[in-house]
Amino acid sequence: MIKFLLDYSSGVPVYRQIIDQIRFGIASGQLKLGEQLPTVRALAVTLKVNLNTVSKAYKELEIKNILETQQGTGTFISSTKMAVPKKEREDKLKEICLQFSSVAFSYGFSLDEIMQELKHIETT
Amino acid sequence: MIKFLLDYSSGVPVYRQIIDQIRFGIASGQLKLGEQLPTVRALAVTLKVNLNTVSKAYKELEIKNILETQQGTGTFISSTKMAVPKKEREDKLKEICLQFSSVAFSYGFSLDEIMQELKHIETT
DNA sequence: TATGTTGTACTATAACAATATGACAAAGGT
DNA sequence: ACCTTTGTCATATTGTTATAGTACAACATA
Repeated sequence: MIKFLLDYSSGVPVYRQIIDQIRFGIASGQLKLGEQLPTVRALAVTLKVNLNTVSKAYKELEIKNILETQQGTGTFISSTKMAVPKKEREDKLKEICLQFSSVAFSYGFSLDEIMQELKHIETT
Repeated sequence: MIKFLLDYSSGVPVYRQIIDQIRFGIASGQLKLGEQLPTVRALAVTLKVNLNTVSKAYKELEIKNILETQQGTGTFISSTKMAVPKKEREDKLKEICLQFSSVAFSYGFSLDEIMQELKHIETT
């Protein structure tokens, strides 16, 4: 199962963050074909958001045929293709790294300091 | 002068994108102390957004003492550093690295991928 | 069959983002 | 002085995001 995480300081709408994390989770192999996602109610509680917000995210992914829903049963990964084009994944990586380095540099940290610190991060 | 570019598909509010790009411009050295930014009206035309949107971005940066505005003259970079107490420097580094890695992991990127990408960041 | 779980649908409300307009204030140049 | 340029402010309007609450439909299981 994937670990969801919301970044309220990013300005990106919650339902879009959920969508992206599912899509990228599929792209990275953390989410596999047929795997069940948390129920809309469960994820809403976990993320402390409204049920409708999660529902909106799931529904948009269902329209794109990435998820398949069955009332009374749950929501599942129905396709692992086309979730995220290779280029988009690369671009995303660049984007968040650039954004992060921007913040780090503005605080006066060097690339070496950053790398050193990141090495000590536990992957969990 | 910095080159602004909006990404409407990102979900990030326009005024925030402007803020981020100025901050990154400063952090990367593309924007220097005392340099004048485009006027609110000029940038609004360039980006095809409303004047108020640019104004909002500039004003927020002025509140943080990163920009300085003079009516009738323009807006300028007034600071290229973030005031951070030295005591909290290490803590800050850990904090932003942890936050960043969490976000990166939630998108399914590995530590290796992150490190690899960061190596390519240009400090200029 | 009855109950609980799951996704769906709808209304109403609030906050935010962005636009369109218009007017005003401060500084500079002529 | 006058005009232009600059940033600022205020109002109204539109669309999006998110919440709260309620009800309903489909499915699984005891």
